[in-house]
Amino acid sequence: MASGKITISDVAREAGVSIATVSRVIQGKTSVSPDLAERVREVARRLGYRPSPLARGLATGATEMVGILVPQLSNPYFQELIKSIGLGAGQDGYRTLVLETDERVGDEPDLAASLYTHVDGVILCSPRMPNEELARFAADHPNVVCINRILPGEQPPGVTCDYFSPMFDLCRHLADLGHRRVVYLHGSPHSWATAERWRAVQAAAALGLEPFRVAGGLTIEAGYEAAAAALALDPTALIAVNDLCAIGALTRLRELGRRVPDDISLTGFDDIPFSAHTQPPLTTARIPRAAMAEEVWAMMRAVLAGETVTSRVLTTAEILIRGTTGPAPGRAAPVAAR
Amino acid sequence: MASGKITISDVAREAGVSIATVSRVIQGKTSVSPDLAERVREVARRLGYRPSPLARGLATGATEMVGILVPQLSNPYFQELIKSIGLGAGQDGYRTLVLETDERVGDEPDLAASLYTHVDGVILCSPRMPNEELARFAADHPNVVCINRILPGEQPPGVTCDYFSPMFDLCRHLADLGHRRVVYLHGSPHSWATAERWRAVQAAAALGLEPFRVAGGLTIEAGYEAAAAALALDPTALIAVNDLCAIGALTRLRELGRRVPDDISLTGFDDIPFSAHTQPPLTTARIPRAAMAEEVWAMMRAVLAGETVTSRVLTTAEILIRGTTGPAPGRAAPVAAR
DNA sequence: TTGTAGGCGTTATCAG
DNA sequence: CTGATAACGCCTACAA
Repeated sequence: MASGKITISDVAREAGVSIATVSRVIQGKTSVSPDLAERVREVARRLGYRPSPLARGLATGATEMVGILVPQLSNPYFQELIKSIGLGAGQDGYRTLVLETDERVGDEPDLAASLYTHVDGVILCSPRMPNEELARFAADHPNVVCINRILPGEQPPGVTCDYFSPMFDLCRHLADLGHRRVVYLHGSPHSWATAERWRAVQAAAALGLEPFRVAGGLTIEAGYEAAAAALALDPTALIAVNDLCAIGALTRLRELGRRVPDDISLTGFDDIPFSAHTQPPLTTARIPRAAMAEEVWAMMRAVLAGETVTSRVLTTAEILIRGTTGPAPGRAAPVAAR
Repeated sequence: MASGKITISDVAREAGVSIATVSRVIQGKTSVSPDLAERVREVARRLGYRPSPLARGLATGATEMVGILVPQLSNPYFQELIKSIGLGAGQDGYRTLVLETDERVGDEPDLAASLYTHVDGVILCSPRMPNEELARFAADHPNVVCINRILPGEQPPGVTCDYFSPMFDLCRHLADLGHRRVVYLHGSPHSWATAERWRAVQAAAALGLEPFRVAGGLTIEAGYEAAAAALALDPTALIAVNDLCAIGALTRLRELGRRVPDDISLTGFDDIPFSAHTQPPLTTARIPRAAMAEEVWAMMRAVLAGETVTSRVLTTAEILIRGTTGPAPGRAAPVAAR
């Protein structure tokens, strides 16, 4: 209970100056005579003075906290995002308040809004709400930035990643291996990033693929369920919306007696840490999570500073060919790399 | 920008009452005439009034936020803990502020202390600091509760789980399978929960086991590294400190050409979601995370209410025998269950 | 039951 | 460069 209690006036009294002066030296913005400043600093240190963020917030109108809203805390993808954003924010003296919607799309606006009682701005990670709603939210609330979502109007600025290309590359990889009939295990119907991937799979028809789609989800359980449904379509390869989904599918395939990749190939997306440890290791796409986190924080900082920013799309995702993809059954090993 | 800006006085003016009255109906503690209360509520709703937690905090001295400090955000074990605690806290109108030490034991006290500028209390998850330091911290700061750590003095109260029994059970399972020479892949040298597990492994000597120990860690990478070192001891089974470590070890064993469980058995601890999806699925121990989270929150709530609480130890962990454990090489399948 | 007014810890605006 | 002093939004005796 020691610290905490001492206030700016304690320091002022002890140092024999006014609280205004103490405030000035603490903030270091305006100038104070060197000797006085040093004396104040010494006293503050000795007393263990800690400015109250509450009082400061009340006075300045800023809390030095930003909120982060994610769909699923259990997804390693978001965990790393959160961690990296928190790192950047921390260096600027900001704290992050994390909330998850648990994929309850309807609650998203309310949860995000509720954050504003505590924070100066919020980072919406892969928001699921419809475009108009998102735009309206951004119009009604200050300092909104999002990740994995770009709107036509650029209204809430954000950083995202080119998901189309890596997914298309994954498809090309499968096509090269002789696959034709593939089924995509879809993610959330409200996710932009998920839709992008499906768009890429469809476009891969140009590569000779015959893409089908079944309802999936972004979790292990969803992948486990979807795999059986996908098999009914008699594909030679499964393209999962993300690694979690692929992991679930992998287990189901094994249970159903299908050997991966001999009988059927499988791809994931995200490259979460666990993906390198499945058996066989998962072929997937690596998303520049840390870079994206850095970008959003830089963006949020700019927004908080009142600057106008424009969205950014990273293009450094790359595919990782590991063990779950192989020649389509009936095809020999690929004769030559293209 | 709409909401946020309206204050209690806006509501008061609009409703034609004093701010004191508004404050009263908002809090619902003291009595206000029904009709007036209803009118105020209506106006507040219409205006979209949200009390400022900052102002409220300044006035009352409470922030309605609690901090949670964890060693590693990337460990699914802590993620679920955080999620569950947040759920309970949310129901009581509290928000949680999460910080991780990233296993930097030395930073722990400072990070925990820094939380106090924002929160009313702190939940220390598996704190690594020495006993005396922990006790001192609890003495110097209000409302400290911890999880996975019990002190002789019961100073900071906390909830933990009996880790000894399930680990001992795991050892018995191995002994029954004919294993004798086993090596324990150790976790953090500063973790109480980790030490408990090693204590159980040692005690299993009474079962005929010959336990060795190598330095490990609580991550996939650590397990990957430790596996090779453990093999030098020529064991027939590896006992990993947790699932993450086991997963890394499993990969390494495979790379080194050891078949699990035919050539060597392996056990984990925690039962994180991925563990059911390794190949073979991991034999491990299920820890009642959700129950522990509920308990700590109940405890924190009590502490915040000024009540005195006593630590609690849950005993509902149970072992999950899956595919990574089998008869010791050279032994036939177990003749009969004991 | 309701209103008045002082205070919570800081920042920021004005005078000196 | 420094010191009063009014906000900031809300809570809470104390009065009425």
